[in-house]
Amino acid sequence: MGGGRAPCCDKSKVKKGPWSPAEDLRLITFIHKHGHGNWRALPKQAGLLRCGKSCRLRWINYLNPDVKRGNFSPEEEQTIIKLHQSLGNKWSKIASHLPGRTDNEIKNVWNTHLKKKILLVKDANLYGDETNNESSMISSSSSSTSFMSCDNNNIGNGVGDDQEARVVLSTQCSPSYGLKEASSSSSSISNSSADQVDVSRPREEVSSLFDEVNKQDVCMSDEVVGIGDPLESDDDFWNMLANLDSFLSNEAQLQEFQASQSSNFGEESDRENECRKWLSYFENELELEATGNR
DNA sequence: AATTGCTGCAACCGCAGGCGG
DNA sequence: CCCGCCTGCGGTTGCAGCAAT
Repeated sequence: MGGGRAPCCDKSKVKKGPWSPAEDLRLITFIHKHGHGNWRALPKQAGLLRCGKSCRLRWINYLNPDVKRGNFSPEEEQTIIKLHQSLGNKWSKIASHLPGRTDNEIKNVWNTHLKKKILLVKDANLYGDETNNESSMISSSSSSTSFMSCDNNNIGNGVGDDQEARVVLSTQCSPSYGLKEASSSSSSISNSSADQVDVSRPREEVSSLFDEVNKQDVCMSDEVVGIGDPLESDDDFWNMLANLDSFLSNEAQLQEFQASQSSNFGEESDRENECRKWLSYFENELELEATGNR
């Protein structure tokens, strides 16, 4: 497909970089209510100053309730390694075999952990230093998952560039690495997989919403929202967001707000209360079940 | 305590493929 | 068959957090 193709969006009119909690909320709410039939048109309809691709990526990788968060289990690692041997860097194909995992996530895990470990195994085997090999592997990485090569002949014969070795993951050890606690820009309202999900996440993330909004990181376009806003029935919700923004943009009020957060009751309990309020609000708004059911 | 280097995650970019007109 | 639009994919980069010095 040759050049001259129109860009997917006007780069000068879209926001880039980390997503703010308010943006996440808009996207979540919009998709819950209207679905995502047309990613290209979605940002405008939802009142987001984002590229459609960016919205899609954000939804698929982080906001989608089906996305499993948290550490990769040894079984998942093993699956990735096996599939990578046969499929190469076909991350989406690999992801299709790992429910709840996204191609981006798998790609990151491969590039940051598994690839290095496999290389270590390969190097160690090439030099025949089996003894040091194992101990160095265990101590050389943030992961405690150990690798043991069982078939050197396969080294380097894989599909992709990173097809190094056939390895077996020890399932006795637990992975110590995992997805970093969600950054301030990462919000996930619901948790569909309790097993590997840090249950404390929602609280922290909703509280992070306050932090982020405090920073005035919200870049909604009222003009855009006003144009054929499909969410007219959600005026209250958007008004709430707008009020929150304006409230927190007032410096004096902001200080007051922050002061109240660290009042006599303690920062934690206060935050918790705020978070609960927000959670129940969002659950209502998104027509989810009561807290803790998702 | 300050600085530097490393690690890992989130997000962007460009291209490829599918599909409809 | 050609063209243009849209989505999806894979590579790459930016940056925050952490560890080491």
